[in-house]
Amino acid sequence: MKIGELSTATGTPVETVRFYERVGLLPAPKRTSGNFRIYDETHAERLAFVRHCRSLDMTLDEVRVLLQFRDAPERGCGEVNEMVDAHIAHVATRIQELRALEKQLKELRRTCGDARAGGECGILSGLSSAAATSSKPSKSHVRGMHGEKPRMQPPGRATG
Amino acid sequence: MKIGELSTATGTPVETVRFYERVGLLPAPKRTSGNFRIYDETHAERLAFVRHCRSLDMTLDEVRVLLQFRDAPERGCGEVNEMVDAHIAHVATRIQELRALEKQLKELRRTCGDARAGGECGILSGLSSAAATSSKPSKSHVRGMHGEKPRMQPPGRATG
DNA sequence: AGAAACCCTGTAGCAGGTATAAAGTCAAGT
DNA sequence: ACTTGACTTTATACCTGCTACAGGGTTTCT
Repeated sequence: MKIGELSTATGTPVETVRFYERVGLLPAPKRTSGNFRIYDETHAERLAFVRHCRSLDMTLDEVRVLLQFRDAPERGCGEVNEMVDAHIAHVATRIQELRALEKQLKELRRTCGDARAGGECGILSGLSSAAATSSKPSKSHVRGMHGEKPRMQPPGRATG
Repeated sequence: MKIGELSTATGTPVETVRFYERVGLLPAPKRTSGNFRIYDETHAERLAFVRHCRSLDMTLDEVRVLLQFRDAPERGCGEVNEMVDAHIAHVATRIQELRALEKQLKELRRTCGDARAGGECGILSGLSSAAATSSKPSKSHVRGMHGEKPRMQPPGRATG
């Protein structure tokens, strides 16, 4: 299949497929005489694996490691377990951080129940004070909320 | 004070201070005859405000809006309230997403209790299967877990 | 044959910094 | 006076994980 078919088959934008090839997550496939990439089922499976890992918020580096284990089945999967455990810990940490954050924000919000003059706004003055119980960012790594811009996809994308 | 002092006073890396100036979060300060930036207390307060907002996972755009209200106290703070509410909703959404993610990861992890041959590893095969109940990324925007690389800070940083 | 839909490479951009190089400034020590 | 070393300056490139576009080539449909 061509890249567009792989794209619709896996729900992955075409540009992303090429990107994964560039960064070594997908092998460079054969080309037609017209220089079009041609994929088969093994590519589709590998891509689905990658996308699944990504949907679980793993980094591309983590995915690379998992792919290595997938490619070398003779190695035990103890390290796979460790990686997944570590990732679970990352996620749990981030949840805790966000919960603390939520609490802080709600407290902040409580300091300004009504719209008064900005000069007396409890929120603005609250944000000016230092300290803030701000635990350092930590080296957690779950994807952000910001930056997921809506993607403009032209209508005639399906190839069938 | 010079930039290094502002840096230690606010716990902000020097490069980040310059970065904030470049993107318009901090005003360009006066310079000494030797072209060094010179800051005063108002700069330090503004920077603390920005850092506080960032520690609450607000985007720079959100911070910019808040700074505008801070700079124009005659405007009511109703819009400030709205922004903070929206941000709280963002955070809550992200927490829900991460909780679902955590659950999925734990289920995945359960499929491989012991280290066996990778070829039979339940995790690897689990990751190969499609579907995955993967809810779309959504346009949430809380900072990621990945990408907080340890910063190599030379020892003699403290100035005062 | 011509138009539409697809594909190619290459490059630039997003957030929010971080890391460097190469140079300039300044205070302290000798 | 001179040197050392810590500090500062600008400019530029890099990071993640894509996304968007320009400017072409190929294939397919009519």
